Amino acid sequence: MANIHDVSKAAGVSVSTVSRVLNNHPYVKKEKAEAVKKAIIETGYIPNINAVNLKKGKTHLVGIVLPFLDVPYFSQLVQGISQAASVHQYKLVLYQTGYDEHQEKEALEMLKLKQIDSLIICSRKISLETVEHYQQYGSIVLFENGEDTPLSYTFIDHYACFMRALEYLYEHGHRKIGFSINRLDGANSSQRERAYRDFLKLKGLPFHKEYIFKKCLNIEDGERILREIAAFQERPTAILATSDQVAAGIITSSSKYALKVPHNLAVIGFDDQPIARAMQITSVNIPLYSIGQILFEQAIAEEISHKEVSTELMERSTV
Amino acid sequence: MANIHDVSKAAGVSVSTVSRVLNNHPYVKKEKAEAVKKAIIETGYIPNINAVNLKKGKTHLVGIVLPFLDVPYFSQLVQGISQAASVHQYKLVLYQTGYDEHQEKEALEMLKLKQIDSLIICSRKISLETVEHYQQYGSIVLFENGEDTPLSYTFIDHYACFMRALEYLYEHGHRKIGFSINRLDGANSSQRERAYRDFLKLKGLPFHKEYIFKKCLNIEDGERILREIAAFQERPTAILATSDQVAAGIITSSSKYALKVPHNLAVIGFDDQPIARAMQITSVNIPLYSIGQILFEQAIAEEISHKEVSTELMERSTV
DNA sequence: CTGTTAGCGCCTTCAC
DNA sequence: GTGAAGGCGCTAACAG
Repeated sequence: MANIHDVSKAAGVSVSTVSRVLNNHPYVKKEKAEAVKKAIIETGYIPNINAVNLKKGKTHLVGIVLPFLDVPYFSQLVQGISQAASVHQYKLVLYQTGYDEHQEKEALEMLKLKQIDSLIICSRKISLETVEHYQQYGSIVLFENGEDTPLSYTFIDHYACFMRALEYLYEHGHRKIGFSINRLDGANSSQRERAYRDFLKLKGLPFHKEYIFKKCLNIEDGERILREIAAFQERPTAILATSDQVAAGIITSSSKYALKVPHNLAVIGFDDQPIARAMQITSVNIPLYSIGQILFEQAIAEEISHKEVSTELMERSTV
Repeated sequence: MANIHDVSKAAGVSVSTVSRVLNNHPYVKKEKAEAVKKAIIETGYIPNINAVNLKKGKTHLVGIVLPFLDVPYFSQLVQGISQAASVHQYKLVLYQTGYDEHQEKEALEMLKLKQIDSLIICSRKISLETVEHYQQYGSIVLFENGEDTPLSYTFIDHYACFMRALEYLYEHGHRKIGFSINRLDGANSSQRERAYRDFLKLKGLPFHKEYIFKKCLNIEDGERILREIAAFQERPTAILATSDQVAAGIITSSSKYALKVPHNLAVIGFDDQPIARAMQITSVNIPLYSIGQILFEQAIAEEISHKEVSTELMERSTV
């Protein structure tokens, strides 16, 4: 492996000049800069990241905190993050917490110990105060509406897009609407629930506690929903699902209960995953891949920033 | 951040002694070693990985080559790898190739350029010869039966476990058995196909070309299978699915075609994912999480090794 | 057994 | 504009 010395020799300049062109410093004569660039190519020089990191006191590592990886929602997010990371020559450290606060804290500690430069928290259980405490050690970015937290974050307006979907169902004549969420706590879920209650009040519709289906994440949860519904005296005519997977579970098992989608039961999914397109599920598009990229950019940015990402209702054939 | 000097001062020894106890070298007097350990704790010393890496010429980074991350099969594998990596203080670099040979080659190049220490190839399209060529630059491990390749690999005997599943169906009276695969090429698929043909020959059963369903990976592919089957004059009575997702798709849409599982159609999934347990799908257990851990261990090991991992047929209620 | 010391490859003042 | 030189934190001869 050629090093910066080899390049300087090949270009007939000093190592500092090479270093300058490498780091785009001004004040380098054009000819010399050209010579250096040529020498870099000739020698096949690749900077030794370890040396650069040691010198600069950075690791070029960003941590990702998420509960699990084996659900499309998170793995798509990681795809986006990972793509952006490779562009910027950063590497990733995955922290799969399973929503264990202890494990979440461990990731935060890595920041303190300078094992990673920044941390992207895709979903958390640990308190915001605890997270904020660690900001002094490195940049932390959240995938949620952090409101007035001093951390960087990117978020989608779950309240608004849930409301939008509810309105859409209302326009299509639905008055008995149910919805599913995953975690009972969690910022997103509470926003959805708030939107739901506000919506009912707005339309003067009655509240049915049993129309809220909790702990829904996967296909099988969708089936569970339908099983429960089947036993209801008064069934909802539409369901806003936690994710496209849950929606798919509802739809595929609907025929088992002699329900036709959308005729007897309308379904709206979330995330607009490939499965939604394949199954023609009406879904709220959440650009997770792009969000992942944004989160990464925020993670390595100097300044803190807040970004809202917009969603879109994809009308297909399940409403 | 305290460094090795601070520790040596605090312990009243030289830096090399500190380095020695850090690296578990022999020949350090017990008292001094104790003093060093105490000093390490007192000073809150954490080794600077960049410095260690620079010195040792290693990156402590391992690359992972896989086509996509958003399918449970691969993300579970990554979970295992990631878990083992964190134990050994290694970090990951994800290369999502989408089976693009160019991208696969790029990951290999990273090895050559010393950007990563080792590479784990979970699934590939690029030729084995090309991969082998890069072995000189770092350790490469495969998740497939590499037969007599000089690379390390871990594999499961797809031929045998496919045969086992076919036998199981046969024992349950099935004579018209179909199966699905994902890629047409790919080592695993061809092994499965070979097992299938051998099985038919063994039992003196006729070969139906249309009983092989290709490009199946997800739920929706399972539905597609059933749609196709519905149009057959002579339907298979059992399906060996590519994955539990495909199996789930078959099962959930079966009622649409007035088919009862397992009465009219038996289904066996692969991987034994959570969804298989949830839906009581008979499935071939493949311990992906453990396999991920093994792959990682092989990746950082000095010697090359070959490991076979056994599978298990989980009898549930879809046969 | 233990301390001294020379780099690993790079960046960055500091002089010129 | 440019080069020389010090040092980031650590390891591993080498010399005792």
